[in-house]
Amino acid sequence: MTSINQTLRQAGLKITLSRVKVLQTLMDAEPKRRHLTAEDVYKELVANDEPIGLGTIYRILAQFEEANLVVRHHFTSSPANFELARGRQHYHMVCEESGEIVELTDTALYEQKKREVEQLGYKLVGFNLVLYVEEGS
Amino acid sequence: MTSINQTLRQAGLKITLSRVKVLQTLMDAEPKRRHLTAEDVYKELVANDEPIGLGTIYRILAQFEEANLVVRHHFTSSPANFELARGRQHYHMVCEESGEIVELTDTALYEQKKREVEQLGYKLVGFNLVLYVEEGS
DNA sequence: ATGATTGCAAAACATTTGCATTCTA
DNA sequence: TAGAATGCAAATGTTTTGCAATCAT
Repeated sequence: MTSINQTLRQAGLKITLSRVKVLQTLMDAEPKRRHLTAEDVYKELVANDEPIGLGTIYRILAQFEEANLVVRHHFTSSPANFELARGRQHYHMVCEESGEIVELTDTALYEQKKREVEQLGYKLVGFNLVLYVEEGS
Repeated sequence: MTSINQTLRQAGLKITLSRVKVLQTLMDAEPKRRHLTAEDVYKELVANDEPIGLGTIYRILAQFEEANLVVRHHFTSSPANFELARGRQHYHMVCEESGEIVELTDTALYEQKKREVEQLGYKLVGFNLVLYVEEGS
């Protein structure tokens, strides 16, 4: 509870019931389900008798993204998946058959690309690597 | 002309006026504009007095994707960008300010990830790395 | 009290699809 | 000429938005 309020405050967001609910839902889904759609969050809340508007969820997730609380992914065209930003740099392997999403890490890679981009005169603000796979090598 | 027909035939697609037009448009856009949306292709053709249905373009691009003639990207939620598959493995740097898309290569990285994925028992069928940047390091 | 936030429904898009018509081989 | 491909418009699915009502400080 406190942690959630702190997180919101630090993000510069006013503490409202809806924002708490959405953040709570994302946190509760960890660590099993890390990449929820807006609809997932909506269904979860409605199932828990916590009515909320889907539009509100989209607005809140956009604010969370802006505040770097969550990362938005476009693994497929849509819907987008949102995951809590946990600092640790990682990337994803998406199985095109099962839809399974596996997280992998390669910190060296991130640092390397960060440097490369800087040498080109830019600042790296987002790193997105997705390996699309099928079962059976 | 011949090259286009050959390409289509090799892809196992019947040669139709619409498919030729779409492929031609993608080729003509090279090398300056490599990542066209379905709408881009549509506008280009209409501007050239080559009427075509937008739905048809979506259908054709999906077929091209299936045949590995083009790659579909989801740099942002939508619309999707399509680029001619030119064999060479590459990835993209997208400037969030200007929208500019720069292509970069790192064959070693691709090969490395391919191996890693195979060690996990999967087959790599798609590789997508996007570095989102801002101007000024 | 005041300005931010929410719910709801409508709008805005991107994309897909059904079906009658038109092409290609 | 048979089966595939197309145009068009309607349907779908996701996300955004306007506005009146509600909430947080």
